Amino acid sequence: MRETKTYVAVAFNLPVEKFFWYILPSRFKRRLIKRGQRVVVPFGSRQILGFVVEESSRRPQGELKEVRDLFDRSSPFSETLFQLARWISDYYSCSLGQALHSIFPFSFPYKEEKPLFNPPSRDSLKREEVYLVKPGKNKFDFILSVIKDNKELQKQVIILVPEISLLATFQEKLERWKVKAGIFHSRLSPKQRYYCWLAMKKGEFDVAVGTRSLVFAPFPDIGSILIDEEESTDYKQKETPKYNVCQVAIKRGELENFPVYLVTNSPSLESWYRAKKKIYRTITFSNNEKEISSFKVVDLKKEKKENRIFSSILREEMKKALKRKLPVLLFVPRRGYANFLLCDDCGEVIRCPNCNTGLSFHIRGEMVCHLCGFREKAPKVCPFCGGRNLKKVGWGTQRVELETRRIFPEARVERFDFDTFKSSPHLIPSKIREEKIDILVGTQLLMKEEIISVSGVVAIILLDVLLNLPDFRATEHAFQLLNKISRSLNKNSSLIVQTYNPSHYVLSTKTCEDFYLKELEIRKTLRYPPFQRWIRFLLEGRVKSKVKDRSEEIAREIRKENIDFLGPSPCPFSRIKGKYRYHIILRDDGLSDLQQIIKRVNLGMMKGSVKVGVDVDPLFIV
DNA sequence: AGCACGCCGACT
DNA sequence: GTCGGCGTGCTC
Repeated sequence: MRETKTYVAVAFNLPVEKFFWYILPSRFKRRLIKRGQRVVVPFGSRQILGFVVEESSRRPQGELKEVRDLFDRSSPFSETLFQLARWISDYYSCSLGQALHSIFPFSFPYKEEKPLFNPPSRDSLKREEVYLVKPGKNKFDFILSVIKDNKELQKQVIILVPEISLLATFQEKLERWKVKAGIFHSRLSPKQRYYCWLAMKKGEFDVAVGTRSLVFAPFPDIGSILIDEEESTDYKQKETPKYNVCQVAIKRGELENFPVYLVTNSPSLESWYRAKKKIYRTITFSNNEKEISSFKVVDLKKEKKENRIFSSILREEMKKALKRKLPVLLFVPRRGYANFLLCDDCGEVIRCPNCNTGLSFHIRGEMVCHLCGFREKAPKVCPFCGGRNLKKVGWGTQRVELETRRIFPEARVERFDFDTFKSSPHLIPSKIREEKIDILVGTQLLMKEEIISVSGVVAIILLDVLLNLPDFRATEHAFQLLNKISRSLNKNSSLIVQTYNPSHYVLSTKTCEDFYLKELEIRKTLRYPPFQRWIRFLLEGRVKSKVKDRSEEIAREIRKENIDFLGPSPCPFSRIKGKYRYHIILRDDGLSDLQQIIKRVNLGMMKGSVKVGVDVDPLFIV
């Protein structure tokens, strides 16, 4: 019998759409090659790993090289996880190889692992739904009930949290409930993560808790995915593929037929809107409709100038809390000592040579760029005019820390921000319990339920910074923060909000419903999400004119497609790390096939020295 | 993404 | 002359 040759298509973890075909030597043919399995192949001048995505007995065109070796003994991808990769690659516009790699990123050779039990066949008549769960104070009761229900059915539950520091509480609860649980996050070593992955594949756990990439857990029979604090922007992946975990979980639920629970008391406007339109079902616990008005607003316009960090009301409240031996939490929206250095003689600001934004002034006379991390010694005289009157403008955590120590010399003050890596946020509640801290000064990193709930006073030193960020979701995020703090507070504790704009609607709306309706109205008139879907092209390059030219070239290409878009325009941060940045934002009302358009536009545009990136449903437009 | 290849400036 | 800077384009 004549031997027929076999050919395989390989996809790489590279920003290259197409597959590459190789001859599969007959010595490998005895073993079945499954799609998703990795092979070692020659690629240009090197040898790399790639995922087998197709097989054929017909010879493809062109010169072909041979597969050098099989890396895995079997495919790590289930049928549905492979389909999920396909969907990610289509929806978020990345190569199939990149999508497969983000689902299975391990560099260990995989060999077949059989589950410890046979998963029952799926009940494919029933279509499962997405639920927006507003648990009030009953979050853990709800989660436990979901775990119990699934345990009875021999199904596994995935619990996702926005970031690592939130895992400790879950770990504690799961231990107390005596649940066989795996913990999965990026701080584990590659080996630890892979072992956890294998254990999940075998079905050794009933539950897994973890961050973003746990959404790809290889459990044999998933009963449901719970996403805690679904509104968190941490659920958006920053690297390609720039997926949103909630969307990926929902897609996976559709493919594997299980319900997804978005658990939060302050939903994202998008999710709230979908629940309102009955695309998601809503589960509300009875004590949830508490009003959000339980905070005191301080009008800084009416304060004496020297009281603009600590208003008289705040000082009083702090004294009261300290007397009751309850810790005070001061939220300062930016780190460093001062916001920037301004020359009083010529008006120039000291700027980052890579990013052109104002460098912030840190203690010990250091200038730091918060965009790229650039550091230099603060100048004694103005580098532009030689003037000696360099003024420190604005303030951050370090300045507030010093002021706090000055005004409350007896108190034990601690600062917590990106610069103080000494302690992690989950250690702070225990420090507070041991009565080691009186006043905590920190950034957003501190705004954790378990920290807020043990505080006597929480103060937002200047709300206006949050409201005026260059982001159309700024108000929504400020609302979610206020809502989260006031819900987490003990009933005898208080939230104080200092602002120059006390009549802002984020402060004056009385219920969540009112706020979301108001915000929705604004989004509608301005044609922002959720009324339109956005896709952003980000162009970066060292030569400004080239970036600009290319962005105009792409704009011309898009114009042919007859689709609405903004730009091209320089990004709000027009230069980062020495690279000029332009963007174009496609705005779609849901009728056109944007993904196809991106492909057509991208095809002709991949050439050249300007990097073009695509972000589908972007969260940050900076 | 790498890596090679190619075309310009400043050095022994 | 030639070493090496990075801009450009290809990888079955």
